[in-house]
Amino acid sequence: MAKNTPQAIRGTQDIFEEAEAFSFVVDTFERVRKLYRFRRIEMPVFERTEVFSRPLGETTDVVSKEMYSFEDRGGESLTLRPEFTAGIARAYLTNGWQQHAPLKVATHGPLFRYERPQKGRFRQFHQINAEILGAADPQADVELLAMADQVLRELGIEGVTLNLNTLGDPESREAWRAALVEYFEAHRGDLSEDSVTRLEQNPLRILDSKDRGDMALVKDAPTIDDYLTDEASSFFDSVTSGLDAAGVSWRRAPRLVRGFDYYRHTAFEFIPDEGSTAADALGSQSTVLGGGRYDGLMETLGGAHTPSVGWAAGIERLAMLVTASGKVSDNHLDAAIIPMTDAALAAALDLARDLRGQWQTVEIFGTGKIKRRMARADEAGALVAVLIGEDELSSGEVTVKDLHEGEQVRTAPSDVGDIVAKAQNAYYMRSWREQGIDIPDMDAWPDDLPDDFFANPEDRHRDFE
RNA sequence: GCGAUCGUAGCUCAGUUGGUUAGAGCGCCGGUUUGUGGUACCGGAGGUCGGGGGUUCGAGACCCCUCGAUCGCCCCA
Repeated sequence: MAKNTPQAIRGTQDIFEEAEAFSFVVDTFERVRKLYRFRRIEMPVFERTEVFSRPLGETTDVVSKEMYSFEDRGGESLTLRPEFTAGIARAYLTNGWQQHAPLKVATHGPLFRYERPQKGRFRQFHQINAEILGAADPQADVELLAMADQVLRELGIEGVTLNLNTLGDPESREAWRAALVEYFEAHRGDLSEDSVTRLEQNPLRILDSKDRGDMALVKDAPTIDDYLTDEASSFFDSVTSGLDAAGVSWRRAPRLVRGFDYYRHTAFEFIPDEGSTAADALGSQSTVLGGGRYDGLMETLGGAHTPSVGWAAGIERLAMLVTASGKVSDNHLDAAIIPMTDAALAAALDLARDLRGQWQTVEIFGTGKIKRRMARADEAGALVAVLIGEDELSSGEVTVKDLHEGEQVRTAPSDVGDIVAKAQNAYYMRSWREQGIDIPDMDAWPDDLPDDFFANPEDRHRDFE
């Protein structure tokens, strides 16, 4: 470690190797969110502390221990956002977004929690997020979940299923809570020390205790089904039948809960199946994507009753799974341009501009010995190397070498684009073959393509993606 | 906030019961090769051993403090 270099802040991460997977997650989310017409919103990274503290109420730990709060120069307490929902709710109220209700919004970015870093937990982390605001109808839950399901499928993540529960309306929830307290009170002596304090502070949380003894008790604890009102029950039925109709597979998770009072009805988490590759990568307890209905949130911020649902998913965690699935695009290099003398640099820059204009990836290797430049082109996985030296300059040509076949030709710079395109074809054919993908009959292609197919480089790029 | 383990070259690590100028592999730069990818061989650069203090004739190693990392617990919006 350099002695005079400042260190990064604890719990922050500099993402390098994983960044391509990270970007793939965000791009996929953006693409899918448009299919469902969720509107993109951008939110401030910090808010008045009360925006986040008021919805949480009296819970001491989260507010006092887990929030990244500080005073600004005016003495105002500010907090780096620990989640998206509260800030979005504040914006909904302060900007009069009620006029757009029901409003479907999506966003992503960094969040901050003052936590001890450990596996999969950082002080700055990143989430993708989707909300439907001002929608009391169970159809909103279904659409939101269908979108979440599609995001995961488009990411190529397998072995993760939707775990679903309902917390009912306030009446149902309160009755269930009372029954749980009564049940655990009767077994107080068998509860772990932590769960005894949970019994006082947040009894629902006993249901996801990690203590073995607690888990045994939890197995026989009352479930909410016996306490659901007719309204709450039919709401949940609508959600589940809607999911079935939408082709979203799910599993009932009667002990899945949310601790805070503003949650109502639907609560859900996408969790890796036991023994799946996703579970191996993250551990079977790790939630990949979670959310629920928070009908009671807006009131805590001084707004009118505004039923809403939302979910969030950790980008780092998804990126880990995506890396395992091998679906991330490799961003290979099409052409490495190698000017062999300083005089050739201008020609190299000119050709690079031309090729990049045709959506071909290009890098110029113009430093070090020629041998070294070639080696770098090879390491970068370039499909072709384009050599420009004194001979080429005097004849107005360039030398193009296919780095897989080893053959090279002298040609006019204007022909390089087509040569690279052919090399791209060969490249994709090779990679499909390696992946065991059925290769269509290439000979049939040129006749079927419109004459001007290659005239629009954007089309070509899209077709080969 | 509590607990455990760990910090040696850019990276992965070795370094004996405390003992002379702290090593290896990979990577980087150069040479054998004046305009061509690989391999091999040869050479080079690169460390106040996370930081501070202490014990000792002598500390990378032992003790204390501190910073950081990893993994748990609490918490999880």
